Amino acid sequence: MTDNTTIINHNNCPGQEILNVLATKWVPSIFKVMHREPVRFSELLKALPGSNKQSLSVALHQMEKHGLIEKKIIKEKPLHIEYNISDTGTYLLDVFKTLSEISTINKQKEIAAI
Amino acid sequence: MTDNTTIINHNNCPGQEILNVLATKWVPSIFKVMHREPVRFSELLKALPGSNKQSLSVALHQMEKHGLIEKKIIKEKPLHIEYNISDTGTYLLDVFKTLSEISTINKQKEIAAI
DNA sequence: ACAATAAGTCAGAAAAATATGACCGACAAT
DNA sequence: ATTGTCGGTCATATTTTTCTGACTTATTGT
Repeated sequence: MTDNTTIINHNNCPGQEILNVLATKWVPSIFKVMHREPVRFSELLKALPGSNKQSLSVALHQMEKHGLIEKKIIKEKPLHIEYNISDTGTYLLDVFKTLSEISTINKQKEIAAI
Repeated sequence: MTDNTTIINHNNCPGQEILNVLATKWVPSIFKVMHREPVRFSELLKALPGSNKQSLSVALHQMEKHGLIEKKIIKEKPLHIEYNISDTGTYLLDVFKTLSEISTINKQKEIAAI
């Protein structure tokens, strides 16, 4: 038997890593909340019902680690922390938009096929 | 207290659905194997060590459902099934490539920061 | 007729992701 | 001094995803 298949290991593919972050449960929602203006941790928690501290904390760390958001300590009156979207993050929002379009086109095809 | 946070529910966002497919464990690898030429189920299984029938089967169905790949029954001598990437799928490979670039740039920044 | 391969399905087990609730340190207001 | 808020962490529980191994149907080779 001729084996023309190649064994491939994509475990340390850099794109995969970022994809895993993007597909983490609350990440797309966090992005969308932050889209227009920076948010604080407690605001996110309120804005995303069903979420929890733990998951948001992990998600924010991952997003920061991958350069999708930036964490800023605001040294004003009440001294607080603000998260805001980075340029990379803004670009990724465009990717989301494209994915939505693809998905929508596909659904129209399904309907047309009936 | 003035509540300036809006409660947002992104549950039925169409982009999210396709994102979930993309981030399913073996999907990116399947894409890459199929990138150049169509593959058969048993070839995928061999090409992706650590994978299993069940997961690949589910992944292929999801990918087909979302129009990322196409399934073809080849009525030649040994009569078999072939999966190949669709135009949408090819486009998504480009998205992966971009994600990889973003990730790589980010890692370089990390190194530079040391 | 018999065994082998391809392309799966199914139920249950194991592993990974997510959620819950208690707790903590810093700061502010009463 | 006590209470409350903010921005978390930690250990544990629950839920979801993924894997394993047995089984199936159709086709092909001997």
